[in-house]
Amino acid sequence: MQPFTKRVIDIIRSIPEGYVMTYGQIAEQAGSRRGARQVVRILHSMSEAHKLPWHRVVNAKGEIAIKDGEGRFMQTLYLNGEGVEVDRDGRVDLAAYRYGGG
DNA sequence: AGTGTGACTTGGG
DNA sequence: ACCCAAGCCACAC
Repeated sequence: MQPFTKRVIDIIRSIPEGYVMTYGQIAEQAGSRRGARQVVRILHSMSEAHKLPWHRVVNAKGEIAIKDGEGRFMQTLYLNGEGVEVDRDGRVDLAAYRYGGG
């Protein structure tokens, strides 16, 4: 496992309940400004194995990145369950729920 | 080795 | 605020 991967995993696991982070934020804190897509890879392939709170990760606009499907539905459900308000279009208020960086 | 793809991001209109 | 185009990086075929 590469250092970057491990850092990404640690960062995602550090997101508190009721908050979200963006792919770019995670990549940047893990040491790769252009690593958002790696974060996607890691999340996509290791979220189950490492018990990551993948539902607390959204894109730069605050939207749920997954297309329509089971995953998208579950992410909305989990976030609502933690007190995060999710728009009908799958958007959250980053100004209110973003963790890290401000 | 070349081409296509994606749970992304940023800059311009 | 919304849509479009370019940039980026690793993986699959």
